[in-house]
Amino acid sequence: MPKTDHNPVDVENDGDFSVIFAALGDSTRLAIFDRLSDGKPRSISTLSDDADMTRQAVTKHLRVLEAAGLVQNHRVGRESQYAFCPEQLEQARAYLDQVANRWASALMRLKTFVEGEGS
Amino acid sequence: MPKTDHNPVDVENDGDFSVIFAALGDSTRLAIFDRLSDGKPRSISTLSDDADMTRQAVTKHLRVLEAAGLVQNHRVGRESQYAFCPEQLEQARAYLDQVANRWASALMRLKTFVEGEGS
DNA sequence: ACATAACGCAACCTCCTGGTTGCATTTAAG
DNA sequence: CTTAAATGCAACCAGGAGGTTGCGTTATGT
Repeated sequence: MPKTDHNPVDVENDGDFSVIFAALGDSTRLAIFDRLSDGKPRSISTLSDDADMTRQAVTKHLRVLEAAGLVQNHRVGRESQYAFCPEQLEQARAYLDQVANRWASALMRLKTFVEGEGS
Repeated sequence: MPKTDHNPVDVENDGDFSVIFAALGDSTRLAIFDRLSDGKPRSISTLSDDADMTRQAVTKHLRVLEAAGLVQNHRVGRESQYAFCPEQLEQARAYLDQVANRWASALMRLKTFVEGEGS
């Protein structure tokens, strides 16, 4: 019986950071992700209570977050609990740091160049 | 003039980080942003040369990046130069740091709680 | 002056996304 | 056992995103 679930480990995010950002690039999903960052896993129904949309819509958003590796799901009893997953967040942070550092270095080079010209 | 609707300098991103992430959530746009992080402004045509799409498509992507405040545009002669703009990047980094810190704190609390229970 | 490079605008197209509804299934509760 | 809760699945829909083409306009260069 290979069809238990759709594979939970389909996180093939090798350097494709746009997938992570795209997952966070929706206010509903960002709110969910933000909410889960307190570490407490929550069921779909719980997450749907405050959202002004259908449970199915929330489910779809959770699937997107899960596919991006930002969130983990595990079924307990009749409810499926979604929990914060920090790995991809770290990836995104590291990438943004890298870009910021590249920009800072460029600024430094430009600054020293201008100073050299002005002497 | 209350019409700041699609103003070019529409960086009214007050806490709405999803706009920034959405702008970065496309591989083409992320590539452009990444490329501009070396500080050198580039014209639309220059940016379109390597992209396997039309200049108009690149233009649209640049407008999205500009609307998110990730990039700045200023016309020089007949070409419009797009340049890296670090402010919103810093906002995004700060937000991800905040989420990561919230998660870290939650882990800490959980750890001390479990240790307290185990004694 | 004239050709051309760089760009803007607008119309158009396709496909994916965000969202809904209806119904079936599994699990907990009384 | 029967009922209600929590979820899954599939079909469906409107709108927006990504992309193209055509044409007009403004600078540049020779």
